[in-house]
Amino acid sequence: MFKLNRMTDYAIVVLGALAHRQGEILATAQLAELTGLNQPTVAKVAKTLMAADLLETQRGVHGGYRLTQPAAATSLVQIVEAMEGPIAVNDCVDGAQAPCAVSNCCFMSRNWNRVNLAVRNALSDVSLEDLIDPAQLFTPTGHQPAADRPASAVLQNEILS
Amino acid sequence: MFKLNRMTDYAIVVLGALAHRQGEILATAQLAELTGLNQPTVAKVAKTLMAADLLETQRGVHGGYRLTQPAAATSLVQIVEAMEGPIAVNDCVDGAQAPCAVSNCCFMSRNWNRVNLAVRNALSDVSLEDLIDPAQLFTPTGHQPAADRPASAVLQNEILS
DNA sequence: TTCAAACAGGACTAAATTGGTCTTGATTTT
DNA sequence: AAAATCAAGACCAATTTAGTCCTGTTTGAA
Repeated sequence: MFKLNRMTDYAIVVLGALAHRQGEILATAQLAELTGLNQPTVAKVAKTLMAADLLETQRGVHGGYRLTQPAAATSLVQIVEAMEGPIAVNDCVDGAQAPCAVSNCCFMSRNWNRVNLAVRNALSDVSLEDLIDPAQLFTPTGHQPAADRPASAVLQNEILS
Repeated sequence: MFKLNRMTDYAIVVLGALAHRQGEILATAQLAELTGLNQPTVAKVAKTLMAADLLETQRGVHGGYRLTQPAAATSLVQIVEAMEGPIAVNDCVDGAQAPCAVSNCCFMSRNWNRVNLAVRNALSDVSLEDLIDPAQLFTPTGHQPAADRPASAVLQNEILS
């Protein structure tokens, strides 16, 4: 439980590839090649990361994406919240729009908020740079993974070979 | 994100009802009445909690369930892990059976484990007793909620009225 | 001894969520 | 003007979750 979903995982891989080429603008096709993801999936992830200001874009020919800040300055909590929304173990925390839809919480939101905060702190202690440390990770592979094959099975292979 | 699922929420309500009648054996029908859940749902939740040794059972006529330990001794992490399995932000942590199914993790499991541990600690700091403090919470209502109506919308109403 | 109340265990269906693809349109460079 | 690229969102498929039901076992009481 408390598992990150695939899109978040993909986001980390994509951000990692961009961090590895710091400052460069990379098109989704290039990112797809570097990460082993399919190009449409990269595009979808990039759009979400754009909305959270983790990426900046250049449109048109030779367009693409670039990190808005250095990898060391991007924390895991930013990535997770960009992809999955605010961290909240239930719907009934400070500032929630749909209170108590599923939860026996309102009379105990103080405790839930305590939990939420602790989780946030844990995630904010890990930076993108921490996550991508092995720098030899992102080398083009030339092959496309099957559509339903997870990104990192591919990355794994690169590391092990 | 990081949201508890409904079954976990129901589990907290059921455990809370049992805590409120500490020591008593309550049948699923009684628990259903107290919590506003449907009886089959209570039964399902109770089965899961049994498997995690949070409840003990007596079968036969006048049978039912009872807490195995006082509410103050039961932590939220026990409840969450009982209902949703081990806390792991991805599949690739210490002791995982299915490593790297979705995740770019193996080369950074130290960081993931750090996150997992922090989450666990946050949850273990909250006890069942903390969660159910308003003692007037569990009073029989006499009415059945609609099948798809969340437990605690009902509880809410009791509190507010 | 028999019956009814209750749990045990698991199968099954429906609903909700997530993952992945595709299409149409806008922007930029050559 | 054309080609490459992102923007935005619709859409379908796959997976997960929620909820129900069925058959069997245990226990207490008539």
